[in-house]
Amino acid sequence: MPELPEVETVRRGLEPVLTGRVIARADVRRPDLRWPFPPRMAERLTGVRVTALRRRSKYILADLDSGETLLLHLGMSGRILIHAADAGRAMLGEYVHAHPAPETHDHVVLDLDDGTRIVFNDPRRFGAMDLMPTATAEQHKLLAGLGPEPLGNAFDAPYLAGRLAGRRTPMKAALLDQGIVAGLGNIYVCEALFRSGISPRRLAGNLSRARIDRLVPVIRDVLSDAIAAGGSSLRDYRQTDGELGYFQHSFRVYGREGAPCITEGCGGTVARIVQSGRSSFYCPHCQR
DNA sequence: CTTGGGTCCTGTGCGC
DNA sequence: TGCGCACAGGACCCAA
Repeated sequence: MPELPEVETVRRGLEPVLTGRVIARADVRRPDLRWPFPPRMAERLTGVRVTALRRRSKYILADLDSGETLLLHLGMSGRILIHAADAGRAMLGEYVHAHPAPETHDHVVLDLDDGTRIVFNDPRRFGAMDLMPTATAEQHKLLAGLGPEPLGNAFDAPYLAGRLAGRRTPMKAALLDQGIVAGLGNIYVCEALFRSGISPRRLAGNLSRARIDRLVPVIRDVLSDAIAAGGSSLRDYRQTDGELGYFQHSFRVYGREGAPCITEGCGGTVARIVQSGRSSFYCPHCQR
């Protein structure tokens, strides 16, 4: 799935297109994704103006002038594509926008008042959409238990040390736990642990304070680097404009099983192990 | 409380 | 060419 950097890239792509626009038409083409859509979702989206686009963890939040906020999660395979209005036809004054017909996994299609079309496509349907009052958005069931944003001020070494203390779970699982820190996924946990020389198997409660001090800025750096690169393009993830992100070329361990460790003078080989059902890539020689 | 495992769903790439 | 299996960026829910 898109992890935090990919979701932030999508948010940045949507922001200039959606902010200030009115949703002229909402085509909700199935009753659910991972969960049922909220009642009357199409009606509640129609005729409302988008006032802001925010991100919390891997969720995109679109504030609406109806007093509600649209919550959007891309799951593992969710994509959002933006189709610009057909300029040629608009010039003729017809305001007929020749968008291509929806494809197989186009589940929700939003047509904006300027003719732009926003398409939510998600083959695996692990994604989600919901509507809630803007005033209580943070109390939404999916958001209430989230830990701090890794790029925010609340995520620091004392906080992380407190959350890891006494934990018998491997570091891999601890950093994937959205209640400890929100937004990391399989790729960026692997990359952050490699950059900080920590084994994904290291028990969270056994990590020294000095190493926690080092880990926190490394997490920030990995995510910042990835956002700057427009996220990672794997399989079907693309930016909203169809462009590919290119951070996947900067992976140091993810997907490199059997390849030599890139650490100067290490000489180790990248290994893949399975932890809580997910692949962990790491160098057993320089990650301890 | 924490922790591990199963589950949802479709698509792709590999070995045979 | 076809078939079955492993694997894929997430996260909820439940049992122990």
